[in-house]
Amino acid sequence: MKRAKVSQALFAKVAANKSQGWLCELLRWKEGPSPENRTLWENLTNIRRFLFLRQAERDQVYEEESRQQHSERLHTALHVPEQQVFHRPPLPPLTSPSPVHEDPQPLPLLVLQGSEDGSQSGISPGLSAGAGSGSGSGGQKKARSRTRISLEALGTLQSFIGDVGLYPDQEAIHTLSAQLDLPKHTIVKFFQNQRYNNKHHNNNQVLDEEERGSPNEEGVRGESVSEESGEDGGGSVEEGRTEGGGDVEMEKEEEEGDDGKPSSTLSPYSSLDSPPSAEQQR
DNA sequence: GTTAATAACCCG
DNA sequence: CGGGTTATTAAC
Repeated sequence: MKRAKVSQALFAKVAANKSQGWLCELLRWKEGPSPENRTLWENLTNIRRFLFLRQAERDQVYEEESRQQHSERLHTALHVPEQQVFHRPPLPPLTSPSPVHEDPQPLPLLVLQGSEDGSQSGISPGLSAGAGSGSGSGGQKKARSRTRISLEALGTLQSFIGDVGLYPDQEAIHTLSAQLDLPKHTIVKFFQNQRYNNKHHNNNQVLDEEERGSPNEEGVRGESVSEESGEDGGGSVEEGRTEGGGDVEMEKEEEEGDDGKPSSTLSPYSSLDSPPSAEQQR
C-alpha cells in the first residue's frame, strides 16, 4: 500500500488521523520489539480498516485531504461559515467488515515512494540489495541521526545569512564549520534546508534581517528585536561550551562593511575564484 | 503518547 | 541546487 504515491504524512492523517512522525515510529516499531502492546495496536486496527477500502476510495480520500490542506488559508476572519468539505467517505464498516474483500492486500507495508499501486502481480522486479558487491559496503545499520544544532550556532548561521545571501562558498562553509564545530556536511545541509523553508513555508514570522540601505518601512511598530549574544542577564540556559581546552576560538565574524573587493587579501588558496556569491536573489 | 519542528535523505 | 519526503527528537 505504501506503493501508492501517498506520503506518510497524508496516509497517517487519513488512516489514523495522526501525524507523519507517528507513522514513521510505528513502522520502526515493527522492527524493534517494543514491549508495547496496547494503544499502538489499536491504532493499527484503524489503519487496517482504512486499507480495506478499494483503491479508488482511498484515492478519493487522499485528494480530499490534500485539498483541504493546500487551499484555504487566507480566509482570515469571518468567512466560510459552512464547510461542505466535511463528508467523510463512508466509514460504516466499523464493526464488521464483512462482505467486501475484493482486494485483500497482503499488507506489504513497506517503503513506499514512487510507484502507484497498479501493478499487482508484477511487483517490484528485483530489489536486491547488493550486499557484497561494490565492495565496501559494509553494510551497516544506518541510523540516521539528527544532530542538534546549538542555539549559538544557529544564531551565527542566521546572521551569516543576513549578511551574505543564502548560499556560501566553500570557504565560508569551512569557516563556519570550524567556528561552530559542526561537520561541514551539516552546514551545507543546513543551508539547503533554510533555503527551502524560507521559500515555501515562509509565511508569517520570519524576520529577515537584511535590507540595509533600502528604506524599508513598515507601518508596523513595536518592532524591536534585540540581539542575541549569549545570555543577557537573566539566567538562562546553561550551556556547556566547548571550552575545555582552554582555547576556543570563537571568533566573531568580522563582517565587512563591505567586502567584495578583496584588494589585498587573497585567499590562501591558490586558484581561486570564489565566486563572490553575493547573490541576492529576487 | 502524540504533535510539531527540523536535520538528513532522495529524486529531479 | 531545489523540492519534497522521511526519520529523529524535543516539547506538549
